[in-house]
Amino acid sequence: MPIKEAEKSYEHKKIEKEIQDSWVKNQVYFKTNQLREKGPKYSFLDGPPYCSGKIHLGTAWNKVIKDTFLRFKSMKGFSLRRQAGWDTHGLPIEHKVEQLLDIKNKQQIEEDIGIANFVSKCKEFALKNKDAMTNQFEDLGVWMDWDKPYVTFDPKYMESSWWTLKKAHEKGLLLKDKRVISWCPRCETALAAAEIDYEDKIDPSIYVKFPLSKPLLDDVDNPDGLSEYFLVWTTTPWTLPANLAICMNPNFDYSFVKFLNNESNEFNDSNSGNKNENSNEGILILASDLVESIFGPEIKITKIKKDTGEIDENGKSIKKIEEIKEEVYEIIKVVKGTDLEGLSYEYPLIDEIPEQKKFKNDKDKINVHTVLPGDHVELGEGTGLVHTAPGHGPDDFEIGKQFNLPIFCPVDEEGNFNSLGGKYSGEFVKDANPVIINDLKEKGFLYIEETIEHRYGTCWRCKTPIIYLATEQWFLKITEVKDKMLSEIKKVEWIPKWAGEGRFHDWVDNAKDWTISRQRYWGIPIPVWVCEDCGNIKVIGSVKELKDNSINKITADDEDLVHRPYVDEIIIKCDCCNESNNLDLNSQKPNNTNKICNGKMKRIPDVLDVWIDSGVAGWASLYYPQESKMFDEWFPYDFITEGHDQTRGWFYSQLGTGVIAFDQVPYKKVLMHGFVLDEMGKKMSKSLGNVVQPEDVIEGYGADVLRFYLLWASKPWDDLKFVWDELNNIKKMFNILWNVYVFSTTYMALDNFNPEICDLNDENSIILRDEDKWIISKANSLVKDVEEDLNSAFFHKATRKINNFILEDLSRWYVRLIRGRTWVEKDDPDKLGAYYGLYTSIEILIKVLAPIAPHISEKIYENLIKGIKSDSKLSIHMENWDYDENLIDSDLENKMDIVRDIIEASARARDMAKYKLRWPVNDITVVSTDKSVINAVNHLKSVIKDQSNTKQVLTSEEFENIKFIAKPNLKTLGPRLRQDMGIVNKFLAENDGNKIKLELENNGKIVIPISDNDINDKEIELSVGDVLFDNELPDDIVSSDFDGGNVFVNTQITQEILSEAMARELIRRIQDMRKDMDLDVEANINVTVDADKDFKNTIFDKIEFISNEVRANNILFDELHGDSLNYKDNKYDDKHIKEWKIENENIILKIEK
RNA sequence: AGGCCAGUGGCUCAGCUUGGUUAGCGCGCACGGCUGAUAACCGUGAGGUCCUGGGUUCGAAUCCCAGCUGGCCUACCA
Repeated sequence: MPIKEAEKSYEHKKIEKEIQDSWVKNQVYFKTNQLREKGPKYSFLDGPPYCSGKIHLGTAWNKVIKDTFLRFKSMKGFSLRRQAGWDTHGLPIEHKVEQLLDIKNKQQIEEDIGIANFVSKCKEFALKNKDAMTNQFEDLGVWMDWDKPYVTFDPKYMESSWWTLKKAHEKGLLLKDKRVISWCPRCETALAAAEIDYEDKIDPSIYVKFPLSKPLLDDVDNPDGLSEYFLVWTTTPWTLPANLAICMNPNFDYSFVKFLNNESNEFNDSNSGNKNENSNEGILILASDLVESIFGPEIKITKIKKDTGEIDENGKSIKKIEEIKEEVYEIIKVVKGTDLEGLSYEYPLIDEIPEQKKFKNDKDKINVHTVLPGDHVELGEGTGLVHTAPGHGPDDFEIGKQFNLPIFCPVDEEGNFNSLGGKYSGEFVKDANPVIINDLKEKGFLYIEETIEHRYGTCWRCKTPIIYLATEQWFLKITEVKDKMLSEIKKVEWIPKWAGEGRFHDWVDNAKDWTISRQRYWGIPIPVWVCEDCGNIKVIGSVKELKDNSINKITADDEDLVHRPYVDEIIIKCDCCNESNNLDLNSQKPNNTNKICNGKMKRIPDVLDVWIDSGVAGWASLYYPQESKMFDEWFPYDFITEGHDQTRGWFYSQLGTGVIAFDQVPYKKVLMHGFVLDEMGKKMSKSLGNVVQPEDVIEGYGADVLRFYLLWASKPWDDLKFVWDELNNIKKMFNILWNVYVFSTTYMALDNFNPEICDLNDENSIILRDEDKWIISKANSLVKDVEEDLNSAFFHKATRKINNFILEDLSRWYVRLIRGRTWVEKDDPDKLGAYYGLYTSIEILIKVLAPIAPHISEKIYENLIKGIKSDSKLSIHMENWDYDENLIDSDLENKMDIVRDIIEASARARDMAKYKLRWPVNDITVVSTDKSVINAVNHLKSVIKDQSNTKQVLTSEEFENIKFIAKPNLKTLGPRLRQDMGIVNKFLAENDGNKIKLELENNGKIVIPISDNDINDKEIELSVGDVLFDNELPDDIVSSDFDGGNVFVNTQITQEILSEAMARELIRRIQDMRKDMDLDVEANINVTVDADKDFKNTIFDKIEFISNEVRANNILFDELHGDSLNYKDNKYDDKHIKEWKIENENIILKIEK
């Protein structure tokens, strides 16, 4: 099939649809993979997007990076694994389904809807979303295994995560423990650190007075016997019912503060709040460094305007300002933190919380209601005395364990006080805040009440503020494998480097044990069965193992069986004593007998944190260990890439589970990419309403433009500001590429061009000019450079280079250089050379572009290459990525750069002289002392001649025709010569500047004799710096400089030049009319010219040239003047006959087909 | 509070790894040109304290330190 003439305009929608359809129809993706099957393996793992239902620009960017990189690797000959993945479990979908079914809490799920029903709805929802998102990714032209992705609810996938947990158990890294964890009271489940979002919230901020049980001050310090209080700050009053201690930092100083004057004792203005009336009675103890920030300066200065009794000239009384200094409070005593250790206090809510009385009287719990040391106490906020409730804070919990405090947590899973909550039983914790505050106030223990705006953790899905609760949860002991994790990070190649060395390292370094249990439904059930009798536990590692161990008859199919509620029903017989490796270190009832207990084992009801789901993707997607062939081939992965939010997410979860399961990190190279922000640099979010949908961009600009833009707009690891306007630039670039393609096919189709009929060794067949060799060299250089960039994931550099090649090298330069050659009719070897250069460079270009813009490159390939070249492939994406080092001629590339500069300089010079480019000039002279410039000019002289429209190109080290005019440098001479300046002025003006310059250059000075009759003869000596030179060119010479020299253009008009100029003026107008008449490029015409005799004579010997250029059969000169109007009215419209003005000449042209 | 990243004409961004031309591209703006790639294209021009302040150096947009602003992440915000 020959090359067809391309459609005139670039219609992205039509093209992309057509190409995507043809990929499907011809199974191009499958065949491309098949083609590379034997190649070296390059393994990639897709970070599974969550099945939220819609992709956003960030997910689009993520997949575009992956797709581009993988298409490139495929063209490089690698055999790839590019399975798509889907994260399907977890709370976000449960929430959506809850909304759909109008469910408010867990009770409704379990009792009204039923777990089975709920779970199946979740699955249905996930599937629906997955399909919708798949379509969106396909619209972007992303090539992945969409028809066989890994899906986290697939039983074969899930059992890999079971196996991983079993592995953790075997290594002693799985444990159940009572700890304080983040809890969402709405979802009624534990949350991992990665599931907490931080938002600004307003909360109460109260200072509470805890009275000392025994006074510390003696009569001297405290003669009035005022009560002493520890001043404690909290923003969570609801945790006060669980208060069991106060923590201080042993390294701090603590002050005893006594207020001197009740009236003036006001809170620091910036902190002013609602002060309790009783608040100042007594002595407050707090960290010394915080006294001033809370109470303000010790001495208060009040300025008062006082009447002096005198009256000023306006009759107004004169006032003066008086300062009243008042001592507000007094620091009676300062002690070390350690001095406070062990002091006991009276718990303020002792009457409200009966349980607290029991703790107080418990002889084993001697530390209850005392001051304890804690390094976590800081001076940033608060009072340096920290309210400690071991049931409600991770730090408090640690202190509680260390000092044997009860882990008291009177709050249930819904966030309500339970029966142990005494007076507050049944109350939701946040609602109890004002009640508790009021109780404190009434009892005189509230010092101050105000509010504070601070960042507070919320549930990542429902945004409910989290609370800390002490609950029994399952953990992976990350703290035990942390060192290994840290050393594994170092083995990974991170792009950028700081992603691994800084950010990720720090996150892992601070990691705590991983809470993996969730009290929910739609997730991977934790495969732990516990014996009801002996407490022994068993971790099931596969479906088969489950079936083998089950004493139930199993009717559910695997998909249902592995999910709740079906798996909950499976009962396993306890065989604790047969398998010693199943001994549970955490078991409440250690099993030390030898008999088999035969008890019933039931599954714990929890499901897994979804981060485990995706964390195990590396082997679960390969169905390891149930299958091992793929695993052996592909694991670990050569490359993954995700956004920087995945530092705490997927990068971490894979590392953790990888180290637990295999003692290694499952990936070798990571590109951490940025986020897509809006035009203002703000994160896109639904609440801000600034979200841009990828489909809208595709609609307006096309997938290729979007892809190119995303890779071009910023460095991959920086955040990307999405600016609509910038898409236009990319669109323009694609348009220009398309125009070049259209231009090429117009002529190639006309001439039935085929590059394979050209014999490059036969000059009768084809002649490659320097510019042809140049563009081919440039194209090969492009491949080489872009390859380097893509290998390093420098997509922004790759796209810039491609952009530059298309616009600068190909469109603005090469096409311009060859344009004249394409207009030749016969089978000219020189024309074929231009075709060849154009064809080859486009062929190379679209291959480079293919991974980034797979549609347009395929479209061009289909017409230009496929079926034309004998070694062409079914698709451009099956082509090999390569370049020919032998065709790269960097010397030629450099020369062309110089020549291009020169041509642009000459165009500039003509422009300044208003001398049209269309008019030829006799000569231009390139002046330079740089040999490489002269070489370049000599080498590419024909290019300059052609583009500068000149008869000759001369070179010189100096321009002979230049006339220099010498001027005095007033700056240096003025002060020196004073009245003698006139003499110098005169001398320089009267003498030949060129001679002066020469003399200065040769001798370094000139001497001006002064003949003065009165005084002795003297001389004035001028050195190089004293004389400045202006250039003066002859009238018809114009010049402009370029990097490396000057260009002088001779604009003298000779008869020959005029003749040619006029011919070209005529040609331009005839062409204009051809176009206006919408004539075919090939159509021949008859031209009649009406002009006066002079004009006719001027162009007479150019008739043949003109005819050639405009495809005229003949050109007649005729008198049309008299009846031109008749022509217009009768036979011809104004397209066929037109009056023109060329210079001062009126000319009428008639064109006939 | 800590960590990381960024700050370059009106706007989006390169350049920084490896210090060395007159700091560059594109958009926009102004002026001009071209007219068989043409709902395009080309040229010229104006426009910059390279966030601020120190330091290293012969020389800093680039390296170091401190600060400011913005973004993200993290935290035991009691």
